[in-house]
Order: sequence, then structure tokens, then C-alpha cells
Amino acid sequence: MPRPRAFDERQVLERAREQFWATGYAGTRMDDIAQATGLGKGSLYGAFGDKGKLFHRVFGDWCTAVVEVAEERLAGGPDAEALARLSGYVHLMAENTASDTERRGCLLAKGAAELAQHDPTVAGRSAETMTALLTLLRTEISAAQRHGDIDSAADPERLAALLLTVVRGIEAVGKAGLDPETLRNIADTALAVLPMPEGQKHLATVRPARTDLVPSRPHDPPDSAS
Amino acid sequence: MPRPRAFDERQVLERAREQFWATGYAGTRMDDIAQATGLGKGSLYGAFGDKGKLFHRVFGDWCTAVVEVAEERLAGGPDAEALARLSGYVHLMAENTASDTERRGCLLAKGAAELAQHDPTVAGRSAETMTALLTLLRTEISAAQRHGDIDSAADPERLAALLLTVVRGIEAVGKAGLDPETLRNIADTALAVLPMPEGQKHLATVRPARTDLVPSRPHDPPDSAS
DNA sequence: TACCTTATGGACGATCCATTCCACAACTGA
DNA sequence: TCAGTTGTGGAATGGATCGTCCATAAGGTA
Repeated sequence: MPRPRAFDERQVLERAREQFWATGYAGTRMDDIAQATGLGKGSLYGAFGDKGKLFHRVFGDWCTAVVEVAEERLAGGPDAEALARLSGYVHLMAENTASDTERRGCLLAKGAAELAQHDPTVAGRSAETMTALLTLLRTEISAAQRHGDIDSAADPERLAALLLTVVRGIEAVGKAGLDPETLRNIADTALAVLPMPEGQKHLATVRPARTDLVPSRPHDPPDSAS
Repeated sequence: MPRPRAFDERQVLERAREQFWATGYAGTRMDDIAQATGLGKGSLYGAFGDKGKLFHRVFGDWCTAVVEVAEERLAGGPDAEALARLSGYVHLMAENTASDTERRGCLLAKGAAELAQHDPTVAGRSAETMTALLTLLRTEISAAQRHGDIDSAADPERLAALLLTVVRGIEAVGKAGLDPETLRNIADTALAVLPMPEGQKHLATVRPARTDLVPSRPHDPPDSAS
């Protein structure tokens, strides 16, 4: 019975994300978003509440996407390919940052840096996201250990935390200005130093020349949430 | 012949840093800084130009301090203690983040996240800082290799980049909400996976129980620039 | 078709903020 | 002591920004 909305909510959120991503929370004006989406202020406020609520919505969606990308890459599959999945994921994240020529970084990092200290919602959501990623990584490391690709004496929890740190760290040093080639090397190196089972040499890939440990490395994921 | 300044420039910069650190660039008002320093707007603008210039000054000083802390910890000393120096540095950085209960994070990361994309000065300064840290780490890794504490077949450049990424990554995941204990473990793990020379086992420290690889770990550095 | 409900979007109000301005203070050198 | 010069701090300015309001449009329903 009421008049239906003339806009696609998802599309509006996408445009809003683009704005927040480009200029941060404080740096984005509601007028910008109105302009970018073609919506009037009335519709915008009517549909999403206020600037804060709109950002929370965008930020939450982003976090969901980040975890989904990890799930696509990591969850499921035979133990025999667990190490390859881990490698693919880490390299994907490195590639995302490396190809981010505009240096927009990741909205998760950007939002957390700007707001986590004062906004419990953002703080909570980013923390959830970290633990979700940690769980995915730990599971995969355990799988690789079962298959004998990673030393089973190592603590999967710790290795997962290390890999997560490397992934998030690549984003950080990328935004800080390290060049793409270095970023890709970091991903290689991180995977190369993972402890191999006793008896196997694992050092080779840390040597200067080797960069071929890793299987094919996909570009431009559908939702390239870096 | 002119009237001398009644304020201490260093002290004013310190207070300004505190503000920018706490609330970011856009989130900090010049009135806040005036209030915090006790200066009037006229003095503030007369002495530092405008908000942007003031931030650049603060940001630059911070970057200098970050490198200085690394130099104090890393540069100089016998090769025999190079690995210990590396370990001390990485743990110090982890401790800084772990003890940052207010979750302010690091101004370098915060500033870069907020401004690097649009402000070439910030982008350039943060990039310089990264390469300076990289150089310090590489030098120290080479020293440890000479002494036989790290496999000399490994590329010091790559290991340095990995360690830098871990250090910056710890800051990032810390701000994102991982608990202090996990952060400390990450530092342990990163050091434990460094490739040992052939013949030596290096895996032990990745095992759950071990956390004692590292020498004493200082708290509260003079200029605790995390 | 007439009516009711919701959407729309631009104008508006109130607030906030960076920057400038200015009257006055403080110090130096003659 | 007396200019002359620079520092000081708060009031004023001008522009920007968030959120509200309201007259109107557009579906649905009877």
C-alpha cells in the first residue's frame, strides 16, 4: 500500500562504501553520498538513520565480505591441498594490496584506525572479524599438518596468528608505501618460513631466487575486499 | 629586540601530538590543541602555520622517533648479539601494542591510513620511514647470519621485510582487537620461525609451551613510539 | 477514481570549525 | 624611558556540514 522505494539499497550501500573507503568516515560528507547515489538527503536519512548508522552498515558488510573471501579460499577441500589454499589466500591478499595503486588500503583497517578507539560497534565488529579469520587459518593449518605439509609439532593457533598478522601487516606496509614487488615477496617469504616436518628442508624458498613455491595466484577477486 | 615566545615549542608539539594521536587529523580541532597547550589561536597559527603544517610537523617527529627507537635497539653491537637485538626489538614493539589499553594505535599507521592517499607529504614520510626500518632490520639480520644464528642462505632483504611486516601487522591486529597475550605470542612465533642454519633445529619455539627464546624484554621505553 | 501511506529531494536551521584580525602585552635596544 | 617589533589570546568571520522539515510525487487499495 505504500509507495515503494525507487532505489536499490545494495547499490546505494556500494556507492556509500566507495565514498567512505576513499575519504574515511570524518572526511566523507553526507552530501557526497547523496550526490554519488543520486538520492536526496531525506531518502538517505529515512532509509539508513544517520551517518554513523550508515557507516556501521557499510563497515559490517565489508567485514562480512572479508571473511567470505577467506572462506572461499580456505574452507573445505582435501587436506592435501590445505597448504596450497593457505598459499593462495596469502598471495591473494598480497596481490590485492599490491594492485591497490590508489593506496586506498582496506576499509577494515582504515575504519578501525579511525574509529575503533571511540566507537564500540566498530571495535567489536573488527575484533569479531579477526577471530573469524584466525579460526579459518587455524583450521587450514591443522589440515596441512595432518597431511604432513607443516610440522605437526608447531602450534596451529600460533601459526594462524602469525599468518593473520602478516596478511594485515602487508596491508599496513603497503599503505605506508612499500612497493608491490616487495609486498609479493613478503607473502612468499611468510609461506616459506612455515615450519616443515622434520627431515624436510624448507629453507630453499627463502633464498633470493626462488619465488615459485606457490601455485597460480588469482587476480581481481569478485569482491576484492583487500 | 622582539618579544620572545612564552611557550616551549617542544612541549606544544607534544600536546598537539597527543591530540592528533587520540582523535586523528580530521577529528582534532584547533581549539582542542589551543586548549590543551594553553596557547591562543594567534600564537598557534603564528608559530606553526596551519593545521596541516602542524600535523606534518608532529607526524614527521613521530616518524623520526620510530626510527630512533629502532636504531637504539638495533644498530651497533657485536654480531653475537644481533639475534638478541632483533628479538628485543620485535618484542618491544609487540609489548608497546599489547600495553596500549586505550587502543590508540600508532600515529604512523593512523596518519597513513587517514591521509596517505591524499597527502603526498604524509605518504612520502611514511614510505621513508619504512625503508629506514627495513635497512636497520636487514643490517641486523646480516649480522646474525655472520654469527651463524640465522641461515646464511636466506635472503636478508626478504627476512627484513617479513619482520617489518610482522611488527606493523601486530600493530594492525592489535588495533583490530586481538588480545595482548596473542600479540606477544605472535612476536615469539615470528622469531621462532626465522630459518636457523642447517643442522640446527629451530622448531622447538613454535611449540605451544615455549616462550622463553627471548632475553629480557624491556617495558615502557623512554619515547614509547609504538 | 479517490484516498491513504510512504518516498523523495531540496531548502533550511543550527552548529561547528579553520582561519583571520586586532587590541594589547612584553621585551629589546638606544 | 621610549619607541619599535613581535608574541598573545580571544572575538569575529566565513564557509561547510549534519540532520530536519515539508510540499509534492508515486504506488497501492477499495
